[in-house]
Amino acid sequence: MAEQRKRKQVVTIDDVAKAAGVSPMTVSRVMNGFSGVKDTTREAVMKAVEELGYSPNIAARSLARHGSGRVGLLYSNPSAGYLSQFLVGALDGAQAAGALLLIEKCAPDPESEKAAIGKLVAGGAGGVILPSPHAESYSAQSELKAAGVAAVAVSTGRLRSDASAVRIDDFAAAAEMTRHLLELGHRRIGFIKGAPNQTASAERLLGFETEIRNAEPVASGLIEQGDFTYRSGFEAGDRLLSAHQPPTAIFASNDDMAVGVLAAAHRRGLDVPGQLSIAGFDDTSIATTVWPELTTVRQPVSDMAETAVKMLIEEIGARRRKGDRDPAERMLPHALIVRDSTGPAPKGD
Amino acid sequence: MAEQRKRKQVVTIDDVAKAAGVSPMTVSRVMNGFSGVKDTTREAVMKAVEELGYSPNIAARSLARHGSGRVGLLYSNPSAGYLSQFLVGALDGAQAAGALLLIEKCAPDPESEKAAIGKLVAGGAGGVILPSPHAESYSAQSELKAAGVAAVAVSTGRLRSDASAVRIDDFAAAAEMTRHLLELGHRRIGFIKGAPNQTASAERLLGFETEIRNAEPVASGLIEQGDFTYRSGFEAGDRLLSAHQPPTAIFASNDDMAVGVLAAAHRRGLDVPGQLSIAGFDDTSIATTVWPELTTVRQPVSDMAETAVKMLIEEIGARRRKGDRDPAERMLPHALIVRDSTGPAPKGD
DNA sequence: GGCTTTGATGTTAGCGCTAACAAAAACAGC
DNA sequence: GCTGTTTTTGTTAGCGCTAACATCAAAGCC
Repeated sequence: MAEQRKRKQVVTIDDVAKAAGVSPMTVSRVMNGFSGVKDTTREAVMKAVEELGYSPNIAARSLARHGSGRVGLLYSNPSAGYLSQFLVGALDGAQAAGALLLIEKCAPDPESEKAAIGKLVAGGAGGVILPSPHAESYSAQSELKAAGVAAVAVSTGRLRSDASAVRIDDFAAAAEMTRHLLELGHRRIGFIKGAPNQTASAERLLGFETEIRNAEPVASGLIEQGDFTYRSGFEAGDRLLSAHQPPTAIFASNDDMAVGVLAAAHRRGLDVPGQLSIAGFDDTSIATTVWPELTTVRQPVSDMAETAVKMLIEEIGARRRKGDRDPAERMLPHALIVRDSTGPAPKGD
Repeated sequence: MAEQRKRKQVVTIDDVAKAAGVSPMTVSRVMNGFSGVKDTTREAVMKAVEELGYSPNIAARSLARHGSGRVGLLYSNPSAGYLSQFLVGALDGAQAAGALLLIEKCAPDPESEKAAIGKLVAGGAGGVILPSPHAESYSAQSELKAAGVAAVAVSTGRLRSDASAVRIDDFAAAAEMTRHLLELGHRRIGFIKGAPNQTASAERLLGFETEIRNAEPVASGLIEQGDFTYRSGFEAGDRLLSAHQPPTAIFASNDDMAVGVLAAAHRRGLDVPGQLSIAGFDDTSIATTVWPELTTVRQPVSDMAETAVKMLIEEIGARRRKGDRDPAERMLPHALIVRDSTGPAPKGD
């Protein structure tokens, strides 16, 4: 019933300019949130944009900006539950900023990282985003520095003082989860540590220990080493549960290990959460796959990726204007997700 | 020691043209595998490309191609293990074809699909890729047809005769897995069906049944309904295992359900694969997360996505040239991945 | 009032690539 | 040799957008 014909011809900046009675340049300025535009003009442009349903052509923008807004992303494990969320966020951020995302896979060893970074730089990336495992890699960061491109690490403490980072407050999150368990009445709480070489592991442990120490009559010494894998969680859980006085709750440093604990508990015929509460960390897809669904801490993975992209683009811009750079660290809010794997401590315990 | 200075200046098509002593257009033709180029010229260009490390600027290409190569992708669950592989493949395909990928999230209901498709079309997508859940959606396909954009469904049988599809041979894969179990000596094999409204479910069941019927003295009637969730697998597995003569192997239609079966088996204190073999389907990340790792069927998810992008771009091109279109169905090879959850049937059984 | 300073907008040119057409080279037939 | 065809290559123009500069108006100052 309406005008359907001009399907193919997408609205361009010139159409908007004409409709708003200004020059294309002014539209461009409005679209990019540039300051020097009068409010009345800005509104007129906005209105035209709305009416015509204009959205900038990102290819043209990237081209005109002369390769600024080309951001690299290194990833390693394409089947890790969290990569898709990460990619979605990064893509969103890139889209919003009008940048192009170059994506490169690599193994988690220095050689492979080096090669991948080389490709990214050759492809014109002005900066690179390093998600979790690579964020810990000193060699990757050095490599990037040598190539003269910016870097933003995600999900890790700052390794180097000259690189920016986006992360959550692992310490506070672990403390919150511990408090959640304490409030449910648990007094013997087991903890399974993550891989020793990752900063997040240490932070999470610290959060747990601090909270435990603040609580009063609480058993200690219920800490086992894990390495973020299901199997390590299974085994650590088994050790904890075969103690003379087994814990009534176990807090694992990530979801995979928590699911391992769940398996160990089921194997012993324990009811979860009736006899044992289990908590994880990360809220990856496995947390809602298993049954009962896992109480865990959610990282805003998409937001983190989006933020990382934006920071990177800003940094590239800043760097281009003047040799100066000002590494930032941004902390995003996490959330305690209470599902069915935690409940009140068993009676008479 | 070498020339390091011109970091920023990426090699352009003109540099290559100059180096090879031809015009930029010829280089473009070579890069795009165009036919009408003399072999000697092509080689010269190739050599220059190699030496200079040239790679085309995808933004410029997309711009010059006038928005052809703008491909939409609908996704629903960003934490589903397979989305990241899918995205990676799609991104690769888009990159290779010099296309831009527009990505839009939506819920699996018709309303939401409609809105997302609208956005994609408004964004200039000439075609849309429909991964698994949406591929089954008749309404989504109608919507796309109405908007006049091409569509490629992934991981499903062809719903409509006028849409292209990329998939694996679910029937053959299920048959292979069944044969694998039979060869291990199993004679009582349980099967857990997938959600009834998905074509893949039916195909997989058919593959299983066909192979079972071909084998000689084999128990039948060991089929339970599931819906692709962990919990449904857990419950179906429990039902199968509480039979008077429980199966010695269970083949679930996807990995999530297989992991559910694994939990049910562990709860009963059964050793896997000593007393019970378990097989899954899809090879998602959970298959290697659990222990023992799952024997399963791998779908080449990345390749499928990449293929889908390429098919779509071809179809868009074909459509633009002449109103004509020729929906294709491409079948990609799957692979039987034997891990630790399947083993020889228990003795004396 | 004539002057600079500031702010808001318009102009010009070009990012790197590829359609579409134009030209040149290679080949055929007589 | 010359025309008519078929390859192969080059030319022109422009995709949609934005730096960088140019312009014009309003404001501030002596």
